[in-house]
Parts: sequence; C-alpha cells; structure tokens
Amino acid sequence: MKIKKEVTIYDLAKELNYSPSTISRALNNHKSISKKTIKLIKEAAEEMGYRPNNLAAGLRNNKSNTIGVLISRINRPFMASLISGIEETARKAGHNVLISQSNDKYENEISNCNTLYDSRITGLIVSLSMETVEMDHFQKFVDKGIPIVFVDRVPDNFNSYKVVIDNYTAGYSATKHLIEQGCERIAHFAGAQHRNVYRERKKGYLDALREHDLPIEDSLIVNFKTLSFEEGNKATKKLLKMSNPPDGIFSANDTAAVSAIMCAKKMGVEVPEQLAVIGFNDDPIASIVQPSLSTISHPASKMGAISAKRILDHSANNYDTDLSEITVLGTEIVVRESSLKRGVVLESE
Amino acid sequence: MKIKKEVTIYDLAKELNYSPSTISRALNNHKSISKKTIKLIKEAAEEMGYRPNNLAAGLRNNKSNTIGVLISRINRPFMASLISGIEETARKAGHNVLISQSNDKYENEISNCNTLYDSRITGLIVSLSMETVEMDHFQKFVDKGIPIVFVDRVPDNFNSYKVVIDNYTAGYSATKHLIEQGCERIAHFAGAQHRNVYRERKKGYLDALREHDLPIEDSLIVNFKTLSFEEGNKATKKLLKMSNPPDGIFSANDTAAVSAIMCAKKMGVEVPEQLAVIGFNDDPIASIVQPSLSTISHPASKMGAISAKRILDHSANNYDTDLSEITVLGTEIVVRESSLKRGVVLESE
DNA sequence: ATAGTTAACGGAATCGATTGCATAAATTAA
DNA sequence: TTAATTTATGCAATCGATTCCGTTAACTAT
Repeated sequence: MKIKKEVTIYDLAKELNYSPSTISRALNNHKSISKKTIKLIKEAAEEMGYRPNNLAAGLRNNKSNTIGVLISRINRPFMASLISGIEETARKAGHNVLISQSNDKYENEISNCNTLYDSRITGLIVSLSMETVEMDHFQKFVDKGIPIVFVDRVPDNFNSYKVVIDNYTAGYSATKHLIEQGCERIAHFAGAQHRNVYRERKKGYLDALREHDLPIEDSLIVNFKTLSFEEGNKATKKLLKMSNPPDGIFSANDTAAVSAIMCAKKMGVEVPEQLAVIGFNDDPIASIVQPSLSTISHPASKMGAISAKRILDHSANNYDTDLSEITVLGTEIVVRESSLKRGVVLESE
Repeated sequence: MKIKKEVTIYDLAKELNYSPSTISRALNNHKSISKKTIKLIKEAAEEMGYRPNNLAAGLRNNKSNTIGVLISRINRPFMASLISGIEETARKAGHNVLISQSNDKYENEISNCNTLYDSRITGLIVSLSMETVEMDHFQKFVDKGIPIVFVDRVPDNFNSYKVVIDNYTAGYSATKHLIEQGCERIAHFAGAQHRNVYRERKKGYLDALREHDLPIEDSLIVNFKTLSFEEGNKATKKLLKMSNPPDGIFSANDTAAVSAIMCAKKMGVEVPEQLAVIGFNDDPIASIVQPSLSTISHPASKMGAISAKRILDHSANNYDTDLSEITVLGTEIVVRESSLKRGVVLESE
C-alpha cells in the first residue's frame, strides 16, 4: 500500500512562493493578509488537498479545540441525549468531542481524567460516577485554568460551572401530583443519597408530604442501589405485600417505575386505580408501557448544549468569566395514564 | 486566577540531570535505560506532577492514539451501545475516542470526516448516514493508510474492514418464525433499500416466503423512510384496513414494530392472535410493550469492541494486515409474546 | 592485555503551525 | 517631494516529545 505524503503549509509556501507565515495567516483569515492573497492561497490549498494538522496547531497553542466528556455510561437514554447535545454544539463551533465512561467506578473516573488531561482538552464536561466522593482528580484542570462543567450528577463541595435541573421542585411536583390524584400512602424509590439528584428528589418528596399533612413512613421509602429493573421488581413486590400497602409510588427513575407497573399488574394490583405510579426521566419506555408512565421530563440534549456552550464561551472570553455559574433548568411533569387515579389533572393553584 | 505552568520532560531533565532523551525513553520503558534509572525518573515524574502532552507526541509520531467514530445519531439504543463497546476497548488499549454524528446527512458526514482527519486519528469507525452514496470523502484515509472500519450500515463498493451482522439470515429467520406460527400473509416494514441492512433483511423475508410457498404481495411490503413510530402507525392502520389484511408483520426495526402493536390494539386487532409481530434490534421498548415484542437481537456493544480491535490491531501490526477483512456476526431471535400465535416455538429442523 | 561487545545515555534534528518582531512596499499627509 | 503611516509579507523561535546517530564506560572473550 502506497502512503501519500501530507501536504503542509510549507508545501503550499514553496508552491506559491510565499512564506509559511503568510500561508498560515491566510488560512486563518488574518487581517494583515490581502483578500486577494487569501483567496489565492485558499484555492491552492483546496486544490493541493491541504488539511490542517490539529496536533501541530494544538501543540503550539497549547489547546486542542476538543471538549472532553466524562460520564458514567453512554448507553442510557439520558446520557446519549446529553452527549448528542454536546456534540452538536461543539461541532458547530469547530470543536471535537472526546468521550469516556467511568462505568460508575471512581478508579476509572480518575484514570479517564488523566487521559483527557493529557490530550489538552479545552474543557471538561462531567457527570460524576456513583462512587465518587473525593474530587482531587479534577484539581489539575483548575490549576491550569481549564474549565469544568459538572452536569446532572454534580459535586456539593467544588466550585465550578454546573448545569442541573431543579430536582427538588421536580420531586415535589411529582409527589404533589400523586397527592392531588388522591394518594395518601405514597412510596418513594430513592437513589443513592450522596448524589445530589437523588437527594433533592427525595427532599421534594418529603416536603410535599409534609405540606399536605401526610405522614412520612420509613417503610415506604426504599433505598435503591442502582434503580434497576430487578431492584424495582423486588421492592414493588415487597411493598404490595405489606398489610397496609402504598397507593402511589414516586420513583427516582423510569426503569424502576416501569418495573413497578409491570410487577403490580402481574400481582393483580390495578394501576393507577389501586396504585398510581410516576417516574423520572421520560425514557422511551415510559410512553410504551401500559398503562403509560407519568414522569418528569429532562431537557437532556439542551443540558448538553448548554454545558458545551459554557466551555466554548469560557475559552473564547480568555478565561475571565465567573467560574461558579450554575444553570438550573426547569423540568416538566408529563402526565400519562399510570398516575391518573381521578382521570383528570387538577389545576394547580 | 493563577495558572500553573506545565511540567515537561525538559523540566524533569534539568531537575534530575539527565537529557530529555533519557527522560523520554525512561517514561516509555525503553530497553536501553537501566531499571534503576527508569524507576528514579518515573517516581520523580509522578512527584513533580508530570503529565505527557499527547499533542506533542502525536505531532512527532504523526498519530494521536485516537479512534474516530462517525455515526448517524448517538441517542439510539443500538448506536449508544456500539459506542460504549468502542470506548471500552479503545480505552483499555490507551486510546481515546472522538465522536461525531452526521444526523443522517451526507453533508455532515463529509465535514465530520475532514475534522476527524485533521485530528490525525489512528483509525475511523463509520456507520453510514442514510443519504450517503458517494464514498469519495473516505479516500484521503485510504491514501494515508489510515484504517476504516465500516460497521452495520456499510458501503457495497468500498474495499475496507467491515463489521456487520447477518441481516439476511436474521430476516429469513424472523419471517420463517412467523410462518411457523401459522402466518400466511406476512407484511414487511422495509427500510431504505440502498442501505445494506434493510436490503438484506428484506431479501431474507422474500426468500423465506418463497421457500415456504407463500405468495409475495407488493401491497404487503411497505417502504419506510425512517422507520419511525409515526410512520409505523400510519402503515399499520392502512394495512389493517385492507379488505384482506396481513396476519403477521416483520418490521425492520423495533420502533415501527412497537407502533404496529399499539396501533393494532387500539383498532381492536388482537396481537398475536390476529396479527403476529416481530421486530429488529431488541431495543429496551421491546420487552416493555404489551404483548412484549419478539425481535432480533444485535450484539451492538460487541460490534463496537470488534471494530475498535480492528483499528488497534491494524495500527499495532504496522499496517500490513488485510484491509478487506469482513466480520459477520450472528444474531439471535428473541421470541416473546407478540409472535406466539401457536403459544409455542416450533423446533427448527 | 587488547579487541570486540554491550549497556547507558546525550546531542540535535524533527514533526507542522503559530506569532512577535522586523522589513519592504505602497499610500497618504504636509 | 519627503516624512509618516499603513499594508503586506518574511524570519526565526517556539510548543513538547521522539529518535537516529553517536559517544563513553564497563564488561567479556581469548
């Protein structure tokens, strides 16, 4: 196999009798190069098949026009949409996207952090792994002035850009909705409480109960490890076998919520009549399950777009923007069949 | 904000009274450096917070230890799993993953191709956009000896690594399964026929009908544009309103298949008794819909892993491997409720 | 002991693009 | 017409790691 040699700006320079400086500036539309020359050089570049070498430019400028993404898992609907939003925004601005997944392991997160750092990324977008508590591995980015945007699963004790949804309000609304539908014993499928998202959702749940004078019962709050289908199944079975079973469930994700619906049906418990269910995320399965699952919808792709924009803006503004900006996005409650005990949605005051 | 200076091998060299050459070699475990020196240097590097600059190394070596991925859309279950498999395999080998999505536009595919090329990727993994016909934009990779792996949606007329599933056999098996369940008028939801995957699935469908002496009826073959939920809905409605409606549907994806199930139920047509349905992909929605959807399962993550491995091997073997290797993976038919007209699966001979 | 090896390391060019500091040419001002 | 600008371009250093050639010192074989 014959391998063609690359065309560099030096080749262009020789061919056109210009210096490499002029070629470089022309290709970057530098103002000190005449329009005519720019046009000439660009056409020749095109014709000779010139393609810039990002590695060389990156080395010289000490940045790579690349955004690094560090998440737990790609193949989750929310994460895939998040990345999609990041990619779209980054690409429009001429930036690349490097992805890495931690599989929810602290160790992987550290190692991925290092690898991304080694690539001299322009900025880092992170959704923390389930295990992460210490944040030291992010310090080297801060030291070098590389912006970090934490998204969705964010740290409590680290000053940085953050993009989140209002989990508290979402949890509150979801629970309130169940209450308005007539539920009096509402169970909660809670995620790991050291992660902001699950903690806030639970807080919203608790406050909604309190404000509507419903008792908080520990036996109705199930602490999940991963909010998986299997876990949801087991929890639902146990709840429904109680002498005094719940009449509603607010699950911190859709997977567990769907498993609850399916489990209830199997056990002969009618949804929503005997058990109203509401989930979180609006995954595709939510609209497919029967009865269809009421849930909270995340603007995942938008969150990705905003995160990417933070990095791009920060980098464009020469690092003088406020690093601690926090973006909180609203969510929407999507009412489907699984929660409609009364058959209608009450007007919220 | 104070920005720390980076530690380079020159800093290490000065500090330890070695030459940069020795530092570089030591960090790469070069055999001409004594064990003792390597240990010394590595410890000092760790202590001083040295981190390699991939851009510099990449420039010098003219490669970046980065695999480029070019797909239509990230937020599809199959694609997300594919990327996940790529990422995992690449990372284990110390490679990064750059992603880009074409949104099924030819134009985007070209532009992404160029951007990835500019980053001097080690290899490219591609699933073609729906629109792509011309393949010229991939030529520059071939010219430079950069391996391309086409995966799933592959070209017909381009010599390169390919990783696919046996779409023909899968289509044949799916159809045969419906026949064995007693279907006699089987409709097919076909995807765009210029893409290998949909063409092969249809071929399998047609051959299965022929070999079982069932007539092929054009009115039962619906040509889809995107195999979306809406399209599926419309097609199903039309089919079921026929004077002589089908008693089975083989859909080229799960989304359309699920829409068929839901549409049939709404129209009072029982699934699978009056209409058996089988899909393709085994998306999460397949096991959630009721009746649950029989389908063909893809080893998506494995396909990603294999694709990445092709690139890594090719690059490790100094570009002397056979470029035209094609990997065909088997699929599995997943029989659920939507196709079980007879209530049992017949033993295939 | 002497030639021949081997082990351990250093010098300096190189990868390709960028950019501060010149310089030459062209234009304008006076 | 001459000085003062402006416009257009070139020179050469630089980014950080790698690697082809040495070179020196230590070691081995005969």
